[in-house]
Amino acid sequence: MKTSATIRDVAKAAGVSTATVSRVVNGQVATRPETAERVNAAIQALGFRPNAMGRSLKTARTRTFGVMIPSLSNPVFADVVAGLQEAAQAAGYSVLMTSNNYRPEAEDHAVDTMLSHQVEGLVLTVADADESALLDRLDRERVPYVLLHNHPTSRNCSAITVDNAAAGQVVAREMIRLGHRRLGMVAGAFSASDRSRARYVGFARDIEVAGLAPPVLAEVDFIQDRVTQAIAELYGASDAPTALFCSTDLLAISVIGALRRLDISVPEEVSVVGFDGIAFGQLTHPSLATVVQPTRDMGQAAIQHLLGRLAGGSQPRVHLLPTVFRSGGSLGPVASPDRAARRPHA
Amino acid sequence: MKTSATIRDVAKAAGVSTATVSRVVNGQVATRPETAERVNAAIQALGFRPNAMGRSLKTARTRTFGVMIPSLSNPVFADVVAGLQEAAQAAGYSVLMTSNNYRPEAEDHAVDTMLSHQVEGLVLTVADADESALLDRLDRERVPYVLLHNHPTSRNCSAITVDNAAAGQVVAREMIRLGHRRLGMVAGAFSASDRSRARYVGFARDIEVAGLAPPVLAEVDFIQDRVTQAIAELYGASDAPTALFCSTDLLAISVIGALRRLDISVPEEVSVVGFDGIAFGQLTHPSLATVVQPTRDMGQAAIQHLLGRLAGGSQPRVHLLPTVFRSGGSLGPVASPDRAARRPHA
DNA sequence: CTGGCTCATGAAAACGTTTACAATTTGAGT
DNA sequence: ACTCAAATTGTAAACGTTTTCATGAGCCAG
Repeated sequence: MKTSATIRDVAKAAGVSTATVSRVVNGQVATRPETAERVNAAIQALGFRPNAMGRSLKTARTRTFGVMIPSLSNPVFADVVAGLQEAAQAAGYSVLMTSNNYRPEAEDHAVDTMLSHQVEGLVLTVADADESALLDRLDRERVPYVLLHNHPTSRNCSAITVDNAAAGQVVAREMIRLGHRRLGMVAGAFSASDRSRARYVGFARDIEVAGLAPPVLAEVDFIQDRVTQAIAELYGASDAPTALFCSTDLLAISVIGALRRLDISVPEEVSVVGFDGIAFGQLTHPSLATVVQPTRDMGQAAIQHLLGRLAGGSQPRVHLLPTVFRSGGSLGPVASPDRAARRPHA
Repeated sequence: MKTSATIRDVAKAAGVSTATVSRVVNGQVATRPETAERVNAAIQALGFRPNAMGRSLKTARTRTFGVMIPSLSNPVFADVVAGLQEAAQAAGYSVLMTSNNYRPEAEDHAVDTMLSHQVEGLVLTVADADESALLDRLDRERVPYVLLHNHPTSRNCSAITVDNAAAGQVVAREMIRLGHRRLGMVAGAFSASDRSRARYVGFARDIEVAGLAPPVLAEVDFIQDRVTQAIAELYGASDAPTALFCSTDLLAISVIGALRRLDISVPEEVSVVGFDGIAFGQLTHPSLATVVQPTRDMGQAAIQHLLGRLAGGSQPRVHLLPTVFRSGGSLGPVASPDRAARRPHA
């Protein structure tokens, strides 16, 4: 990349000072129309494009946000980033992106990199919002950030998320309403997600309220083999659940696959409900019953809130966006009381 | 964000010059262990983090790549970005992300923004690689860039893609092998994608070679209603195709939905084949026959190639990565010769 | 001792902007 | 023509780094 024209080159070409060029470029201070025209001509001729580094150094503004999410391969994050990205762009901001493949230990480095790039704010989805040393540090350094999908309880910070526990309750109620009595939850490693925990808590609460046995909890590594293995174990035992709540849609789809492989039919023998509301859930067969999050809106809301914080107006705040339970073919009425448990070992 | 410690603060605290701090931080030039220790202590104490703006301004290196894709909501792009992102991070680079929702007219602005941020290279998926004034400009300015998913013919630049035309031929052959004689292609607006065109060309070529009637081409706006409408029109006519090649998996899934809505069964009456190999294609019912691209690898390859270019070693080059045809439930043998065309209007 | 090394450090000049301040021009009012 | 304010422009100092060059200290061979 041959070194490009600087403001000085433009100034020389237009026969003015760099200050004047700057004023024309930024259009804040009045310049004589005639001068402006000369300057603009020079800019065109030289293909001048202001160097954001020089500018940022002086103004201490980069018009850049940093975004960190666990993974782009999960549509729920891809969509939220699409929303973020769009809102940021509309506000004249660029987006510096990182994902960490669900490795909490990679969070620090990624954030530090973005901070050294002087992002004006961060949008983060972290493993555990309450226990995060990273967030402690950001609080201490007064870095403006908004959590996305996390729901901090012990920390006074901004977050855009949904009421995971309430949604978990809704799922429990739907299952119970359909006659299920033995419920279970399948979740990715709890250590890697406070969201999963919240969903479990709500789910378990309503099950308890209904006077049923507490839900079986299967914690799985999210790799297809492991999922199949975990499900096989679960359904090797008697009294296996007739309805499974999965902590994400991706996991739910994977669980349905595992059940099919074990020759357990969904929803006749076992019902499955997911969480997220990814578009593909409606395209599978059976279609996936799930809790729909307003994903794209959440991304936009995060940026809006961050902009508000930067402008100095708004205070840290947790925004809970509404979820909708979407029924689907994967959730049906319970069959005979012990149908699913009857199979010896699959 | 309270203004953070600068190299000068560290220098003062450690009782050395800024030059020494810089040397300790960058570790290129030797410093006395004792001094280094003092400096590091000061860095710790002050929480000093080098300002990338200042650094970039001096070194003319930002260790940042710009990435522009049409949309993150399509898993094929989300995955390719995940690959990019990972490779970039591994090489110590950050990623500035933009998507343009398939609006070619937004390409220029997005790229200009990234360039003003002094990205060291670009990874781009553009609407039309051959006719792009944007790319002409980048060539003129000698900006290092790599195209992704595009296959330039008239331009000597780097690209990571697959042989779209060859893959189109394979699809045609598979369909013909299964007895299909009337083939059709459904594509997103050709004007927005040279990839679709290449796929069509290969598809049509092998159909011609086989002595069959050239494929019907349905160009659709990718909105579910429009797709349904287009498919309805197509199958309103007699002699409608018994097999449809869709330019992307997302479109294929949408087409299958439309066919179902029109009460045309897949694959009994009409077969459908997609392109991309997104993971969800295997989870739908019927599963989607498709051409699988090595998406993640393509992202990594793009970064590797860019790094090679920057290091000065490699020349512009088009890398064609291999595709694999994946059969699936959506593609079956043709039924009776005129079964699909028989329906009056659905 | 002296000369000539190497090694560690410091001083200061960049990099490309913006902006406070000063200087100049302009034009209106007398 | 003269004054004065307003409008426009220029000068130069920052912003936080890296890096060239110079300096000085220590060391070894002669």
